[in-house]
Amino acid sequence: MTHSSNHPTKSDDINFFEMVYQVTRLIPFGRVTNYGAIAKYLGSPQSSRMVGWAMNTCHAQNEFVPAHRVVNRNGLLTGKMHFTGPDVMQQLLENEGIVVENDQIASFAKLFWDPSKELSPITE
DNA sequence: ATTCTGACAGCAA
DNA sequence: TTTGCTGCCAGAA
Repeated sequence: MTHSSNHPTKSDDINFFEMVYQVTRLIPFGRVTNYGAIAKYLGSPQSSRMVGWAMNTCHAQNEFVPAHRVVNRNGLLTGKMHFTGPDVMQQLLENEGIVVENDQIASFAKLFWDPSKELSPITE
């Protein structure tokens, strides 16, 4: 158990991705968070890239995952190219009253929603 | 099996 | 301020 996993079961992986989806679904309407914040909340502060991977396949989920509410640490819409269209992510955000300028969320600090502060310490 | 590439983030120059 | 390197680790080639 010293290595990343002696028996890397798929359930473990699915569990991590699943937890990412669950946290993402808890982001309030009109609010946003970033990849690192989700990773940190899940106990893997240096696995922000994995959160991105999870978002990459979130479309396969039965339950809707508001991936548009997840941006990078600077409030930049770094994942916009992975939506059905180049401006879909921005549209979805604007539909929630969020202002986007040059692929960046306006008043990001104010709209930022930190799961580590808003949620109880890992209740999955 | 091995290498490469990310929807990231932190830090050193 | 900007660029580059590194850690992270799951998939694709």
